[in-house]
Amino acid sequence: MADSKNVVDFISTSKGTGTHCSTCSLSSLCLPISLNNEDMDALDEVIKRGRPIQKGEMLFKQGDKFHAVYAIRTGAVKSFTVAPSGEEQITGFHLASELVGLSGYSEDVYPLSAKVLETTTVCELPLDRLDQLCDDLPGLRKQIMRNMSGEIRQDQQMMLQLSKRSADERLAYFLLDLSQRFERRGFSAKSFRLSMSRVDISNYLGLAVETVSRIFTRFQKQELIATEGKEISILNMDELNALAGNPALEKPCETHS
Amino acid sequence: MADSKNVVDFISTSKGTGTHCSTCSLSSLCLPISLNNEDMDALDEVIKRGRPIQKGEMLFKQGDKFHAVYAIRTGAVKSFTVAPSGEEQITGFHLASELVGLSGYSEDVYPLSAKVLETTTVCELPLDRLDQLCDDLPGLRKQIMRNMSGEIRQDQQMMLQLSKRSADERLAYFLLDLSQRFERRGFSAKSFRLSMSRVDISNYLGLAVETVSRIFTRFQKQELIATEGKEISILNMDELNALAGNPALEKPCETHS
DNA sequence: CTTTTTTCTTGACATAGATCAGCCTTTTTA
DNA sequence: TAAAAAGGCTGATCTATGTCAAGAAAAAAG
Repeated sequence: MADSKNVVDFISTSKGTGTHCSTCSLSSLCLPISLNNEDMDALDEVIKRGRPIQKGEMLFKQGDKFHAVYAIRTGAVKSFTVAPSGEEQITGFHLASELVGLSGYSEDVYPLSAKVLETTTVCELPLDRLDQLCDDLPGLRKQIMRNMSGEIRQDQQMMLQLSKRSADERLAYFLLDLSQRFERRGFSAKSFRLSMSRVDISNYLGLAVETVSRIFTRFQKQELIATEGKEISILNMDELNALAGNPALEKPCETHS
Repeated sequence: MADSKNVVDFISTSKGTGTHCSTCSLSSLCLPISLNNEDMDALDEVIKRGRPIQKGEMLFKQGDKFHAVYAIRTGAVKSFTVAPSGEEQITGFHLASELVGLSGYSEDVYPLSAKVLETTTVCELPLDRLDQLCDDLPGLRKQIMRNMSGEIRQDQQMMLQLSKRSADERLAYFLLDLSQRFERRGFSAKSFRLSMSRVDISNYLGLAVETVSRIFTRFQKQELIATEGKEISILNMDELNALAGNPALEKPCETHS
């Protein structure tokens, strides 16, 4: 039964919250993408929606029985693995519309924990029903496979960051990645709030907090970014991109010499 | 059309090689696990088997159209991503019975390249037929999802290695991981051949070649391992495990104090 | 509001591992 | 089977980033 902090406790109403996939503003980013109305309704049937989860609470813990996948409706979540030796490694930060927990599929327990970074609401997709639905709806099955495959790609990208990039490059990459993800969700790409602590950032990027802190300061001196606590503004997107080692997306119209 | 080095060229006979999943010695590790005979035959129908691929040839290249997944029958393969800046990051080494290419699923191109480390034979699973089969055979679908989920778990494990472990720990981990994988395939856990070069190992582990070379030498002085070229023997599995930060799997019978 | 606790920043210093350079050994090629 | 190329090993040195220490700022508690 683990201790009583699991989200299961927060999700009581399996329906009746008045929210549905068909009316959800995230449906174009979340699983329902590319499902027809009928299929979306079937998925909708299966989803449990619950009251908000408070900052610091766990969606699930490493070793818990794998019973559900979570789609984030609002808020942010970090997922992390704990080594036998006790060290933690944050493996990802997840924003609205993203799925958390799919890596539990290969065994019957979650291989990582998921903790909420700010007040968050989620859609819970109970495994057995979801699995059933995968058999019935090819569209959903593909969508979930694409999702898993995308996570593999992302994690491998991160391996490259961790093993080949300097501290500066990693932080630039991190900020730009968040920026793009916010943008796809309709928020500003240039100005957003970092819901995770500097410690979390440094852990994720494989650096010491002090290093991250120093780079934040330096990036400000170089007028690449501006910060005010957890609020951050990107002042020079191009420079930052160059720093992150991204293909200098020079504006094509400016390229004629 | 890319250049003519792709494996497609090597796979002509879609049947008639006399090999089948039902008679394959890997069937208990590979996809057919947990498929009934009928389903296995259906999968068998779809698989293309080809002549051996020589060391150094590519199974597919980053950016190629995603058209198939490969199961390794014999040999070894490395997969790696190339950053825009040209740096390569090896994301995995794959042995017999393992699947390569699943991360292509989320887009329509492979996000990484796969190169053969020694003469290798593979089973090619053309995407369209496999996808079809996933809809028809829930067992196969689950097997593939488990596979993907397992890869996510593995990659996240690697993130921890790359960001939190010392060079010694990483190499110990690497050797033990290979050891276990060979053992599961019925080979010796204590004595095997490293089909990849030191450069590949160092790249994978996020270290300089020189560092890897030095640690190999030191591990030998400490009598943890013995090497002769690419042949390696593990002399002190327990020590090595301790070094890798693995839960000291003390023999339970010895534990009574 | 005030106090306490946590998170963040900055500086001084230490070090694991990178880089550079040279040589040896094995594999490939001719 | 000789020559060339690739892969591997070792030593000397350099450096990016970690560690330690301490204060400032922000958040939480009371």
